[in-house]
Amino acid sequence: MTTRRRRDKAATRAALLDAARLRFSRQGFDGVGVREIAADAGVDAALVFRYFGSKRELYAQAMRPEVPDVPHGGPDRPAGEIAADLLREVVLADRGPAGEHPLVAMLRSSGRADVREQLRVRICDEHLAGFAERLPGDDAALRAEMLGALLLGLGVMRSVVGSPALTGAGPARIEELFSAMAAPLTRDQ
Amino acid sequence: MTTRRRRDKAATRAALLDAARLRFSRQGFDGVGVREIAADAGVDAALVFRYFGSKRELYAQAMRPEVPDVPHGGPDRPAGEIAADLLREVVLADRGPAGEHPLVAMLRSSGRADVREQLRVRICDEHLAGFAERLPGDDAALRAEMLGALLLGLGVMRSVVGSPALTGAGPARIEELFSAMAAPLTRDQ
DNA sequence: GTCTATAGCTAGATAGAC
DNA sequence: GTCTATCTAGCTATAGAC
Repeated sequence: MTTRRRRDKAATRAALLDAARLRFSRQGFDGVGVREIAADAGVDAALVFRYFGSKRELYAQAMRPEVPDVPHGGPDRPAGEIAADLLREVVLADRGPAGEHPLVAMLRSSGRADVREQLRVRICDEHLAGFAERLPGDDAALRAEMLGALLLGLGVMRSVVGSPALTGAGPARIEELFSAMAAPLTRDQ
Repeated sequence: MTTRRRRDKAATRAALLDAARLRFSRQGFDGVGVREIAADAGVDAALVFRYFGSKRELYAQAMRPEVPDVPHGGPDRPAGEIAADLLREVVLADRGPAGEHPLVAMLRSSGRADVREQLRVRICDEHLAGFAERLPGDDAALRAEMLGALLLGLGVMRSVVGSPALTGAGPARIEELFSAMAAPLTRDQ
């Protein structure tokens, strides 16, 4: 009863961001109110506006990864290995209570133009650009985006659609099939 | 000035359904109000509740396809051809003003449990089940769902993310790469 | 640093006039 | 068959007390 834990700006901010990430991921931008998020964080809704200015800005900060998502390793790393890394990160990784990669969750809010823009930048420019550089041939960008489509689709099928076989299958078998599908993309065309 | 076109229950219902399909697809369930939809249809918002009872029911009816989506052809049709048909239907087809397949659009409303359920039924049971029957091997369902993931991902990348290479590429090249990726799924494992 | 109170607006839904 | 008017409840956001 001595340490009140309130009156701590950093902790409150962090609690709001955590609660926002979870709620926004599950229900989409329009599906949640700031009151709900603040209640989850154990504080008042007015603090959302004090710390973030608007619900929109809270969304932006909550869904932005604090650390660059996945490094691609050295310049001579095989494309197939990078693809397998992306699979583990986007699809197979245990995501805690949210249960899905932020990029998959953001699809729920893709009615908003700014969210679509964020999706494009993060998927194409951050995740796939480095991958495309390692691909031979002249339509490397297209093949990189087709790999991105497979990754995104797998994430959606598992955590949004809840498709039974893909949800129940072991990671090893999924990795095996994924590698076979990705192989035609990494060869020179 | 004689045919007033109003006072026509069927036409009003249809106009509401069309407007709803477009708005819900673009903005998601929570991103639109019934007033907007009614205004698009040129009628009053009260008619939404008269004809459909609730916004939720309007969504359900607007996004439900009136005709079964895609037949798979005879029982001896090769799996590869069916896959190519699905690609054309889900990804490459011109969708008019909506611009994307309803199943892709429904991802924007997947914060709602009933929408997720609809997605699972239509993707897994209606689209993929018939495809899985034609695949050899014992994890046919898993491989069918991985094909579904690729299709859904391609639809998302093109019409939600707006990835540049996939959006600009010609259908022929996309079909070619898609077939190569799908091939490992249709062979016996 | 946090909360109460509330402004200002828009939402879904209903009743009843025409 | 359609619209006007309205109810109730929710929303984001702000002002100011503590």
